[in-house]
Amino acid sequence: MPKVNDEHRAARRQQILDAATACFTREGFHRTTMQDIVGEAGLSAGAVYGYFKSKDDIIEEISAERHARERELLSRTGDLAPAEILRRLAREFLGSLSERKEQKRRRLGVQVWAEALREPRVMRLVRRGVDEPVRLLAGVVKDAQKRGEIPASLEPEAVARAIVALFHGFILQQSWDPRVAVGPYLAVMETVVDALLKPARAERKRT
Amino acid sequence: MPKVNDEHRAARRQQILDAATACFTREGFHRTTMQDIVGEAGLSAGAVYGYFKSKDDIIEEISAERHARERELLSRTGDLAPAEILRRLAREFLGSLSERKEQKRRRLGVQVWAEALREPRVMRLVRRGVDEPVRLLAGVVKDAQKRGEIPASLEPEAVARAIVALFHGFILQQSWDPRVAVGPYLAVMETVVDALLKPARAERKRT
Amino acid sequence: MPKVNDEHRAARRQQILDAATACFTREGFHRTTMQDIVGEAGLSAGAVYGYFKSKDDIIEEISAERHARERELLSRTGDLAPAEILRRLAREFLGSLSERKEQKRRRLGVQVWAEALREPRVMRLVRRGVDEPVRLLAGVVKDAQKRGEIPASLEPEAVARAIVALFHGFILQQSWDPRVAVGPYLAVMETVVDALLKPARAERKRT
Amino acid sequence: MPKVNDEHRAARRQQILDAATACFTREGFHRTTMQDIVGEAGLSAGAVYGYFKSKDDIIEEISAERHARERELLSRTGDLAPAEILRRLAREFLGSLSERKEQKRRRLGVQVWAEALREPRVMRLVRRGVDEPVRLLAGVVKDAQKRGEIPASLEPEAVARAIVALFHGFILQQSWDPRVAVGPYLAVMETVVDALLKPARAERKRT
DNA sequence: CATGAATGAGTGTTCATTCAT
DNA sequence: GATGAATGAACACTCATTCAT
Repeated sequence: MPKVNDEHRAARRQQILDAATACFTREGFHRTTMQDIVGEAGLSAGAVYGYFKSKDDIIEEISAERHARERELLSRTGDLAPAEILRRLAREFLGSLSERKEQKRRRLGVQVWAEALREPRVMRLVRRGVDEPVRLLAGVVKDAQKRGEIPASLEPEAVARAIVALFHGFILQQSWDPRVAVGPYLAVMETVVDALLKPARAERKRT
Repeated sequence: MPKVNDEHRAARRQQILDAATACFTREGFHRTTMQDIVGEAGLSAGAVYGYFKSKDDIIEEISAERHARERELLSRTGDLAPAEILRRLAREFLGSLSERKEQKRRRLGVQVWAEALREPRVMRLVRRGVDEPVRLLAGVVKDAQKRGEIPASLEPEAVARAIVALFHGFILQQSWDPRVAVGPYLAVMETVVDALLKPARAERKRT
Repeated sequence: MPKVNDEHRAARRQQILDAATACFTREGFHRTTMQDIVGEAGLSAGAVYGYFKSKDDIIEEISAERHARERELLSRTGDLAPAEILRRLAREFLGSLSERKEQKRRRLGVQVWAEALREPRVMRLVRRGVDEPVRLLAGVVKDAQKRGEIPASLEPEAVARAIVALFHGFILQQSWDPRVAVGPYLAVMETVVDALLKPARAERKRT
Repeated sequence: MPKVNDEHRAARRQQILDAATACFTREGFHRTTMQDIVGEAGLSAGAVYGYFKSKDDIIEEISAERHARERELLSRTGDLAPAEILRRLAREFLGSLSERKEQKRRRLGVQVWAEALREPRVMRLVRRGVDEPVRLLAGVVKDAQKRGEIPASLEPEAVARAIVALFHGFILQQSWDPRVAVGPYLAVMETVVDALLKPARAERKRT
């Protein structure tokens, strides 16, 4: 069945990626064999290799997929107030975690985090996925410091990393136990953010 | 009446675990072969199998070792003031991260986190390693709430999870880029903890 | 009534054979894939299979091509004097070996020689390519013997085989090291041929 | 069955090489699978890889074995008279060709000749196997020229290559048709060598 | 007729594990 | 107990060939 248009090619690609995602979620990257993916996709081994040149290639692509979505979320923050930005990110990133499907996706994400430690190409993706939010948030913090809303003594980047850590750390805990509730955690995050702002205000008043 | 006493057995066991740790740190669980471990330990394949019945067994044991140390740190918090407990934990857990050797250990820890998702026995260990600190910290938070130092509206467990997330999240970031500085991050953590306490105090004063 | 006439078919066939020759010369029969040939020819896989029913078929055809040219050279020897025939063959067969392109062709020929050992159809071709010259040369030798130019004690076929060996052997050496000079070797061949004749003459004189 | 001495290791190695030789002789290098060799040797796949690190490694080893024997023959020529050296080489190299076993060996040799064109490590072996005899024979020729036994106009190396070609060329023909008789060919070779010497003598006489 | 995506048996190789010595 | 050679089921990947379009 030759002479296939780009649409069809893209659909097949996605079909393979979906199959791989299902397998990887179920068994992990290294316990999943190409035959598993081939079977799950309902294709032949050769067909899969027509679209991806190796298993690592598929892992990389899926890692990239994972991070593409996150970067897209970040780009939508525009120039909102700091507190608003964080609240929004929290809701976007963690809100969906009550859904079963998103939970599975996140478990895959945790595997990507470990995979990064040994596959440089995945590492590059993960770093970009951390560095960009950190830079964005550090900018927000710097602005807030100028306006005296955050203690000037704190390094903006470190604050940004703490916020990212609150996200990643929760995703980890949720991957180990999906029953962990999202709502209360979101409330704590918002309080922390508010708290980070208020002490500065308090200091200002004293001065 | 075994020719080799228990002491000797324990030493051999540790020798194998150390070799495995070195290999896993260098190459990851799945890229490390039993031959690698056997070679690193300077033993024979048969000898290793005399102490561990499978590779997964070694992985499990190493995961357990990782968490044993953390649990031990926790047990030493006694009945210090909440802020003091956190400051202490932060220093213990993150302080050593500036050392190259501990950084390697932590990278191994990240792999354990991913491994937990597919090996139930590892999952059990990781969960215990999270649940115990969470319970401990939730207790601390509850006490602080009674004394009005933390807003009563927050769920103690969620606060505890946020604190644990700050630890885990930083370890992740450090594993992806060892240049990330520990000091400034510690400063932010302390401020966050203080901030979590102060607003409550502020609320109290207003009342 | 085929839309494409025989001329077109023949051209396509040759296009594929040329592409295959290029690939085989570069990579050898077994390292060359059908995709390589398909790509080199600028056609589709299906198209190639419209002209040849298998890869082995192409190999056979190319082997045949190789030998067809040699047989054609032989047929042009007419009824020249023995020494003249050999001088001519030597020049025709070896003269072109100083050209890069012919060197490549010969390397392919060496592969055909090995391929013959396992593919009966190729064997048949190679044998014909040897037997015909041997028969021709043996005839020449027999005539020379009748005229007393070559010792009657030698088997004509064996002499013919020695002459063919001088050709084949040089082609081998040249395929392993293209820097081996053709000129001096040709000189030796002519001397050998003359020498083969002279002793007989000498014997004759003595008689 | 561990703790095996070098003798046993060498025997196993040879067992594998013999099995491989049998397979390669029967089917050629590329049509022979590792499973074929494994089966023929009566071992497991893993065992074979304990002695050779790849199929190419086995091919190389066998090619080396082939040439080791030839070099050994050469080294035994001592300082005999030129004609005697050649007669001896001819008998050693071609004499055994009437035996079925040696014929098989030679067929394998022809495959090595083709393999050299694409495997540089095999090429190196084959070149050494040609260059050494050529150098040896060229020396013999040069000496003969000094004594006026061979025309000084001929390049010694080219004469040497012609003699080697007479060997190789016959081996080729014999590999394609084992019925080709060795005896008559040997007679021709000796005559050629004598003839190469006589004309010089004749020239000398004339002078 | 031509296309080229798809097939799937087969390839060389690895590696956790066993067990005769 | 310790050894390490041997096992053999798996593994990722290839490629000659087919056939729906």
